[in-house]
Amino acid sequence: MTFKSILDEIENNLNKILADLSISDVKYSVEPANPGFGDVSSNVSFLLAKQLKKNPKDIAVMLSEKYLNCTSTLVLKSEAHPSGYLNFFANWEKLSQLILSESYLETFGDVDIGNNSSIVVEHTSVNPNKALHIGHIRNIIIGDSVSKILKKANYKVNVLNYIDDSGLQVADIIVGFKHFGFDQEPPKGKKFDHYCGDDVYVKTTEKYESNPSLEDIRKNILKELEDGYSEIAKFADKITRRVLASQLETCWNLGVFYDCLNFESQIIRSGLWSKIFEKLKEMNLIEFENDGKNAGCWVIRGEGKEEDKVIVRSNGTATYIAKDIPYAAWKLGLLEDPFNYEKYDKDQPNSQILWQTTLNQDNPNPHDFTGDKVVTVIDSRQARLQKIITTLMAKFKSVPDAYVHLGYESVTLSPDTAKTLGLDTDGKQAQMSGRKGVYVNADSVYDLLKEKTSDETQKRHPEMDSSEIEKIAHYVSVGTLRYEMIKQDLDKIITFDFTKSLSLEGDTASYIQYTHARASRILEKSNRIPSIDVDYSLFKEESETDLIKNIGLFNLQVRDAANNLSPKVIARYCHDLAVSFNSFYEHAKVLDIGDIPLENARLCLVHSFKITLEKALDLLGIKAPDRM
RNA sequence: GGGCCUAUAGCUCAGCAUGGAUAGAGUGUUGGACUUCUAAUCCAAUGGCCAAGGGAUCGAAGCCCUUUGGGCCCA
Repeated sequence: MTFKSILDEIENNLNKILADLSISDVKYSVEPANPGFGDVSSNVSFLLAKQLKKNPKDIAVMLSEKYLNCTSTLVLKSEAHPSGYLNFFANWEKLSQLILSESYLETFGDVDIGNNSSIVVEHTSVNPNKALHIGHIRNIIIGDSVSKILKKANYKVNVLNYIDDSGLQVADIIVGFKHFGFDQEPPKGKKFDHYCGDDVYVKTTEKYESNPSLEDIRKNILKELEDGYSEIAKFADKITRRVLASQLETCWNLGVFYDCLNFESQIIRSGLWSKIFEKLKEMNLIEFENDGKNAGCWVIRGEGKEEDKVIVRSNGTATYIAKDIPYAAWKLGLLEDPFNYEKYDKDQPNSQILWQTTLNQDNPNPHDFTGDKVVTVIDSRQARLQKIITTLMAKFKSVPDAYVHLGYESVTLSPDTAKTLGLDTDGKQAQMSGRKGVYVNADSVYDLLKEKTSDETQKRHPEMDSSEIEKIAHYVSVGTLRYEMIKQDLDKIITFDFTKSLSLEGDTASYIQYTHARASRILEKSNRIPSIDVDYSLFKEESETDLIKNIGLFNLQVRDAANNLSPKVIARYCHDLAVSFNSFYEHAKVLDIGDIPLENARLCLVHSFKITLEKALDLLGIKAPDRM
């Protein structure tokens, strides 16, 4: 039981009071109060004002009087505020006990929204022709955090990474290797994905610009790639898998893991498209155009003023959306699974098994990586295409909102950072471009952060051995990168700036992690394991009850985050929790206060805070060190 | 030309889904707190006609309409 207990108690009582007044169907709120207005507030009087033809204040007074007759275990008193709000004050002795004892459970913060149903979260999905840049990281961290939150909300989550290994971008590096003489081995010390992205891809596309006749080579390569069984396709498979392996190193380093890798080339060869094409025709979701500019094409009719979308060209070839439709349907489990599954060549560092699709049926190894619902994390530039797919899927699957496109705005570069990459933007922010070589590699940001956090840690702990410093610096660097990617809303552009991203003060992961380290040190120095069997009436400081209240809000925040697929909610919660602990830390001493019962009670609170923060941070994939 | 997103403190952002009390953080600037459980911290001051205009409402930063600036997508 958590803070929700008192909300439920109040709501039940108010419902009874309303029932006595023969009022029903009022959707009032019962929420944690703003500071200075007690512990819980309800807007019920505002909503009754019209019906009862009284002003909200009088109604609040009346309700408050009636509330005196209700059975209260967690509410000390109710109070009608002159504004019309009905405020409640908690019995903190009882509520503290409920919250703190619950917080010790492994399941603390769990909510049941998913009812153990399956859900697919697909994220990352970067072309395997380059290294991950800071924009991809936003996608990855959003997807990873959402999948963790959904697990906490009782969904069975399948995390997928779609490998687009047969598009133009892959064709470009193959052209580079096959026609422009790029060595297959990167220069010493350079990761293969960096080499392909920074050198092969950028320089190959430069050549197209200076010599447009090379486009023919590119087209031929692309055709051979899609054919799937050509020598070129086999070569490309070797190259893209090597890039993928390098990319996965970056992901794993950030604590991001997957259940299955799905290869686009196999989806194309699986024959899923022809099945879905027939189904689309049967269900009249696509139409054959007899005249007009799309004569001879199969199209999806645009809604309203939207343009029709061509699915199959008049020459019989499918457009790129034709790869996405069968894949989306597959993810929702709407098609017979054409894939077999095998283990990926390397083990993930967290020892979670990573599977990959294969069309080879020799050793049948069936798995179900589909979901009743699907969340696809793709940046909002693809909103139009995703909307078509969402609409189509809604017609295929009866579950409402079965297919969700979780869009987010892109990451751009600040003018200063763009300048360091040799781009003068005239004071404006710049879009990243893999093609033009204007991007910031994720690995290099991590390295810079690590260098700085190592220095900072060493400064504070000159005696610490280097492996421990390295571990702390890793946690803080990963935490910082992840937190910066998630703390703001999905529809806000992140302007990346090298200097600002290195900040470790204020609303940052290191602030939160530092708070955790402070709590850990108190517990360590106390030399005992805190008991939960303490005197809860000893919490008299405001900073204590504030902290307890925040701890008790954990499950409500998880619910909010899961319902709205909004990891930012958890990021803010972690920050709030840290702020309230720091306030407690300033105002209430724990150790050596010469009052053993109070010391015990506060130790219990510190411990509760520590494990709750750990659980909350875990939803963001952020680890908290015991010292830093 | 059509579509999507966005505008809140000098700067970066919460709050908007579900309208109600005093619009909050961080950062910046200024001042203060380390013989103390770690100052990657805390406290205080400073700073806002919530882009503009209209509408519905007893009540709008939030809802509806229009306009403008910024970003993206499509043609």
